[in-house]
Amino acid sequence: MSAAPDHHHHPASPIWEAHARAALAAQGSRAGGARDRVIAALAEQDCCASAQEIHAQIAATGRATGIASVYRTLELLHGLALITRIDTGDGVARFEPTHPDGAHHHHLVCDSCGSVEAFHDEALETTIHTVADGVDFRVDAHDVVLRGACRDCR
Amino acid sequence: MSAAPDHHHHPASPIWEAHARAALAAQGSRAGGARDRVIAALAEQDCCASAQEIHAQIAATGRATGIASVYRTLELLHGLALITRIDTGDGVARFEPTHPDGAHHHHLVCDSCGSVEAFHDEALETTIHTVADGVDFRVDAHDVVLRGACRDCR
DNA sequence: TTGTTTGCAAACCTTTTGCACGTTA
DNA sequence: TAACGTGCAAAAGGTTTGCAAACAA
Repeated sequence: MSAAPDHHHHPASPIWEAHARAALAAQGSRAGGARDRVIAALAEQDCCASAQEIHAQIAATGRATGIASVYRTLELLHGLALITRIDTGDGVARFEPTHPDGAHHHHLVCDSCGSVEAFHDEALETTIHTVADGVDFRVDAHDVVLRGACRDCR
Repeated sequence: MSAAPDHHHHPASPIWEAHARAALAAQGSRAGGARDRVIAALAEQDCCASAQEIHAQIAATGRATGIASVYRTLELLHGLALITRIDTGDGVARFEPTHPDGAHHHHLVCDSCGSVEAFHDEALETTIHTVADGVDFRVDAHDVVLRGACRDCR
């Protein structure tokens, strides 16, 4: 059993998008244009994206959106656990949709070119849960980042 | 076999300090005051510390040091793999001495109060190495961060 | 109408860089 | 002396916040 590149990762995720909108509505949020666009951009994301990347991605569709609204929406979604925050080590926060079914992956970060790839490994999940149970701490989430050199930079 | 809080973590580390100075000398660096103070501060660290924290720690000893020198020293040490960079998710980089014998630990981060604790688990190390071997990527390092609520905030 | 959302601009913080001065070998 | 190290101040990002205008319910 070995780690596989997560090539069946969440391509576009209409499921998540509907889930996120429902959660926001249930929580009493109003439907605003900027927020909608951020959610749509996140749903299109394969892997993690930074606030600036999401901002640019929205701008590319022609509908200008204030960067502050992007940050505020990310904060809101993160507070509701609808997105997961990833730190790849370059000092910028990245986010990706949190799968409603609990599926998630971890990240390989290339120290040379900065590229980020996803991978998933069941044995790793199992071990982490065992570790989490043995610690005097309530563990809600976990992140694993493997650093090194990618195929191209190696 | 379960994860244990890393209470036999590197208290103060004269071993690392000597190792670091030797590595710098071998590499042709000169002994400057600011650099010395940063190394001494790191050696006193139990767990990870940010550049600002190290700067403050040095300032508390009465010997003022430019923040730029702190950053430059950290960059130098990190480039020589004498310190390890940790991202705990609050957007600031933290560093801790890299143990010459390869021993290392991972981190529990409290989302409420921001406190960071270290833990070590052999099974986790083993699993991560297995994962690293099964991936099309040259893995040089890994980070695991468990998030949740600490004893006090739980 | 009433409270929420948005965009802009300014503020903040961490980190990096240019440059002149001090220091080490 | 020549190369390197240091400190200051300015610059560069990324992220947050204050506020008034726009908007949804």
